[in-house]
Amino acid sequence: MENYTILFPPQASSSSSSSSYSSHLSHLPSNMLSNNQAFGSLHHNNSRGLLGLQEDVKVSSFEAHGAPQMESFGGAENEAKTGKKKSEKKIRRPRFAFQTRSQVDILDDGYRWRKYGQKAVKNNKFPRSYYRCTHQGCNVKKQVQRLSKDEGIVVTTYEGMHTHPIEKSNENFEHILNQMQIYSS
DNA sequence: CGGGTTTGACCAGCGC
DNA sequence: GCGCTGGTCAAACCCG
Repeated sequence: MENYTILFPPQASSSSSSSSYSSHLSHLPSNMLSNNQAFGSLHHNNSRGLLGLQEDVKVSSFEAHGAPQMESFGGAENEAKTGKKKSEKKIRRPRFAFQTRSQVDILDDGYRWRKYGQKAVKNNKFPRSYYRCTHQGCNVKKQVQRLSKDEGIVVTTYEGMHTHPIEKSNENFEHILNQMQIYSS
């Protein structure tokens, strides 16, 4: 089911083609920041670098527009209910997956999340945690999973788009962005 | 007491 | 159809 397209391979810093990635990294997050309600997946204390970004659809929107316009992803979001679909077709919501190198799983992205589930996943000794945004009417979900092959890497998958402003200062976010650029260059 | 977490049960989709 | 797997629910529990 996990059919993400990797935009930023984890080995960007060691890759010979890292410069091509850094250009993406430099424009992508700033747009996310300026949107302010796009989404985030970064935390403040222990992150040492953002390793990758994955997405299962609409990869070209990043490449072509630079600014990830969330509207282009949000079309089907609020219709896919909480998993219980009655007669609806399977509406696959676009999702983004970040890879971050982190000691902790919980990334402080400025939004408030409530954990609603945890599952053991195949081929991974670490469980996957499921979170939902606690803001009323906001249906954004995220999954947090640590890689078993490299337990220093945490994959955070976002699903949906926040319908409200960020609830906390995003200065942490900026910290991470700086780290990202350092990491990628 | 209110809000968040834990955890087993349940359900749906998919491959065989 | 059956079993596996991912995703969600919800009751119990925890904590400030």
